[in-house]
Amino acid sequence: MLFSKGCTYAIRAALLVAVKETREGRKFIPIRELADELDLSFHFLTKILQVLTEAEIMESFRGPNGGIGLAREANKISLIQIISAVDGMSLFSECALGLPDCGEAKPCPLHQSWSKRREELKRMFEKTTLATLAQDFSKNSFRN
Amino acid sequence: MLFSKGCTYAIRAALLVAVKETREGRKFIPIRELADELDLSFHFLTKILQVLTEAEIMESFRGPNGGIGLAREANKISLIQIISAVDGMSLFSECALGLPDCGEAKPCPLHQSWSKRREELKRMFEKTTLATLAQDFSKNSFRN
DNA sequence: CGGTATTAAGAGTCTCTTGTCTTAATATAT
DNA sequence: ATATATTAAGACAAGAGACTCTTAATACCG
Repeated sequence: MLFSKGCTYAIRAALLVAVKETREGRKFIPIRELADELDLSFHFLTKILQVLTEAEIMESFRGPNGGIGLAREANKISLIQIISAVDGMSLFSECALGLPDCGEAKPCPLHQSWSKRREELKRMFEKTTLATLAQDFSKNSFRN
Repeated sequence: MLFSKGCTYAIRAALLVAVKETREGRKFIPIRELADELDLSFHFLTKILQVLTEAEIMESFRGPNGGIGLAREANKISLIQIISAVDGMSLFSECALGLPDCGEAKPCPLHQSWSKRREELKRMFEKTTLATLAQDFSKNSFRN
């Protein structure tokens, strides 16, 4: 598993919010609605989305007509921001063999090839935004 | 974390065995010796290496002068074989968003970009063998 | 003001990974 | 045979990840 479960839930939920905001013109979507449509545990999703609001990626509002919404435009929220908030950046900085001091100075035997791929992956998640994904979403939803 | 801890230990140990076999001309290396040099728990490493012997990647021998050795030449053992035995191949087949039915037929919004990187990573681990790593090892050990 | 809808916070549970420890099996040497 | 060195196997424990549930805080509406 590349990401934790929580991280995949966060991405799915953020994407669904982005789609709903543009499609239905709503600002705040209740987490219960997201959990139902994504078939996820409401309480668990709530906790994960709290991380995104703390990271100022999303905004939340309590009470009737409350819910959660993007803190800025969908094309200003890249996947790396969500990944970083939920899972941290260790995937993109750590040695594949888990060696603590591996780096350019003291490379492990896998360092060259892995760090190259690692950077490519990172760049990919940096340039992919919720807006990018939302375009694809119109053709293929992820309730597959 | 790309791999489980056990998987990184397995790769480190297998590589050390490869190096020791060629450098010192020994056929079986005691696991205790590997655990000491790699600074890993002996019992845990033993359990992980059992997986590699079951997968016929390594061979073991009990009793005095016993230990563990490669089941074939180092250039015939690719990292993907070790990874597959310990962690399975799910990293190279699963959807980045964890969606069960994601694939060419029903792609999630990340499918195109991730499956491409996934394949590249897989090929990299297929073509990297213990012999490849052992070359690098002569310059930089991994007790860093 | 009181009821209701919603997120926030936090305790508690379940499961899987990681690691420890003990005992059994097996091979060697004397 | 007996002692010793080693892997094999399996029970057990600690920790983290993945949920579950309950209560509190907040906002709206009548």
